[in-house]
Amino acid sequence: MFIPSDIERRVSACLERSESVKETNVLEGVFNHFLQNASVFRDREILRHDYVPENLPHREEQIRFLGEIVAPVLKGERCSNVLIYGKTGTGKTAAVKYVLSKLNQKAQEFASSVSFCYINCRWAGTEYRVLSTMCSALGVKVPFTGLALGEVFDRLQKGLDTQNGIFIAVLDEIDALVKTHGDTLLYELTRVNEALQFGKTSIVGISNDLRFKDFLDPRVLSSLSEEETVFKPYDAAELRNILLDRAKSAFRGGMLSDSALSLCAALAAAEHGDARRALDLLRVAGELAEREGARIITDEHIRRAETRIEHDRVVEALKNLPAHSKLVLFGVYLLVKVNIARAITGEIYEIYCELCEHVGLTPLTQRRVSGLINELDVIGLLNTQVVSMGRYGRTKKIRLGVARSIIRRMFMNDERFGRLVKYTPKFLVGVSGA
DNA sequence: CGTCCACAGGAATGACGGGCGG
DNA sequence: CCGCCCGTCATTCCTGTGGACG
Repeated sequence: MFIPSDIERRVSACLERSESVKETNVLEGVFNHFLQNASVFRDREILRHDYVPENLPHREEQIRFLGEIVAPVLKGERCSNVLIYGKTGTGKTAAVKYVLSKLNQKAQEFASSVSFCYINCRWAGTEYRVLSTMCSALGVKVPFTGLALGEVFDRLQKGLDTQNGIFIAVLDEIDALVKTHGDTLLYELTRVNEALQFGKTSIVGISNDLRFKDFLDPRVLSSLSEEETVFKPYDAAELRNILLDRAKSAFRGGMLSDSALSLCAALAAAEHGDARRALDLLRVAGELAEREGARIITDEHIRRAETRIEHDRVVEALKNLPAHSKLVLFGVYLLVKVNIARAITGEIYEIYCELCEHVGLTPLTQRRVSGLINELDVIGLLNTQVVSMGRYGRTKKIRLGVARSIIRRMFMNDERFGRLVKYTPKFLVGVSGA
């Protein structure tokens, strides 16, 4: 049965009505088309990567390990701090969330006092926001900003003592926090138990970077990683199982071709076994198929999903870029367009200054632009590599990290810098090869 | 074999807006 | 309203450096 009968009735009634109105509204057509086509999805949510499934294939061992670590909580004892390593999309977050939700259920049965707090440090961004998130999980009120860090920490401590139970804080992408703000916060957190009379705190750290340890003070490291475990990337076969598992409940029966499933797994396996990416591919492919009313998801849908995801990523990144970063990026685009193999910091800076003048912005210093280039490298819009040209100095070779056509299209649509597409900087006149 | 280019990238510092507590 | 402390962005000054050239 595709659609429950009462919905079916309403759909046909709706269609009849719209025929009589003769499609006065464009959207009417879109919506009707959507309703008429049997949906590809049974439950789209299942393919979102923040969805925690009932069953995590190929992670039984890690789940058991984590379970053993947190079990003491049920008897009111503090559990060891854990450090979890693994690249993106290896199931770290899902496994932790899974284990903690089960623990929570058990704790309710036994009426043990446990509370949890999940924080993604990269989203939080600053030590302050990490602390304030922990506070609000305890029901302690803290303003968005304005307080001294120490004050927030004191409030957290008081909150922990009043709560008088066990508090487990999950710090996801903990490496991002340490890289930008150092390990002082972690140091304080690992020592907070000494200052507490009643409450007890445990920390679960999740890191995407395997070399995370190098950034930590040995004292912090030893107390933070009382236990540790590594999540290995999935291989293609494992990814296939995971996808199959989710696809069964996410799609309607027979919607997914076998080869499309394998292709999806293979593509994600090539990209360091990232399950998150595999799920995205599958979801977007499903959406593409649905939109065109296809009866089955094919290899071609997966391929198109791949380019679609890439495109969206760039568009999203570019949209939120500050003006100066846009100009730097556009400078690189211009250099690459004129087929200059060696896009170098100095050249980019010159073009950038020219572009600034052209649009009436005061240029930033080269030091700052150098920083912007690094930021663009991190987002993946640029690829950079430090090279030495001997007698002619040491610099950075810079290439575009994405297809030129995408950059060009984005800039043409940019209301502020759109006209730059037609502009040729003086710097390039005469230098041009092809 | 030393020099010296053209930067990389760290550290210190400041300007600025937001948001507190008093 | 003030003084204080944040986070963010930017500048200034600085030391470090791989390797072709002389």
